[in-house]
Amino acid sequence: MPELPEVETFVRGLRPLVGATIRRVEVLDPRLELSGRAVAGSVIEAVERRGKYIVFHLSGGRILMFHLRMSGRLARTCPDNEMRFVRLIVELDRGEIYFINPRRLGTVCLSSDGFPHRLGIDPFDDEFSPDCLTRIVTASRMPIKSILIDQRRLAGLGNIYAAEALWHARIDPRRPGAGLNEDEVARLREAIVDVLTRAIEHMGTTTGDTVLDYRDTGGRRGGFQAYLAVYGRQGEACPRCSEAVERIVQGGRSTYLCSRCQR
DNA sequence: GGTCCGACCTGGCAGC
DNA sequence: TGCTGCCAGGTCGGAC
Repeated sequence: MPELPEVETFVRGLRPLVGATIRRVEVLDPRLELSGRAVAGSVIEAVERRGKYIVFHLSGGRILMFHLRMSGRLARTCPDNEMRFVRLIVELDRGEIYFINPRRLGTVCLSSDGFPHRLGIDPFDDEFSPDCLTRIVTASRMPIKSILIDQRRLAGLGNIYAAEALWHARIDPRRPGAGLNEDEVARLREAIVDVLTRAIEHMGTTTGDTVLDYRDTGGRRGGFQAYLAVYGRQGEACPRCSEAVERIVQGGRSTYLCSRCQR
């Protein structure tokens, strides 16, 4: 499930392609709203991450944006058993980029008018201070976990890292954001940055071993799953207090927590 | 305006 | 072995 660390890992794997020319784009899924001819001949001038978007800056001032959603990924090579999930191939003057999108939830779009989505602050932005997070979380009575994964408020967090950050900050994901005090918000900010930083260092989280699970642009698994405290560990002992990790459902999504040490 | 919830999508997997 | 139904979750749009 690509969240900020996985998307950042993709971007780092794609940066060597800066300067490459797009020779041809083969759109294999008609549901993707992209004309291959519109980008052929463009030069990749930069690759960056915006929240969970992978953004290619092309010559002519245009940007090509991918959102991987749940199971999408960009790869420099594609194994034979995954070719049936390739929805788009970008042929460059040095190599290819495969858009592997098994559930067809991932999207791609081209813009001539800059980045078109309204995103909240990035946790690695210099302005992401304790005060900044306080303004975000105390403005809503929604459960704090729902606030953290709302991309209009905070860009980049998803189900895995929101659960992990809340565990590290010892905060119950069901509490209303507006009910958090100054110390708790400061702890939460520190936990968010720390969890994301470590996950990037480990090239993201790969929870399973199927075509749906995350791999980087070279097909390698992430390594942060070994450091998850609660996500996907229902029934296992909390690493801090040994209480069994619980799974609850919030907004139709699984949330994992330790009810004893998250208050 | 804020909040909640269903739909989208489809491979994997458990249960029968 | 094959079928059925549930689960996964980021985003969007509609309802309240």
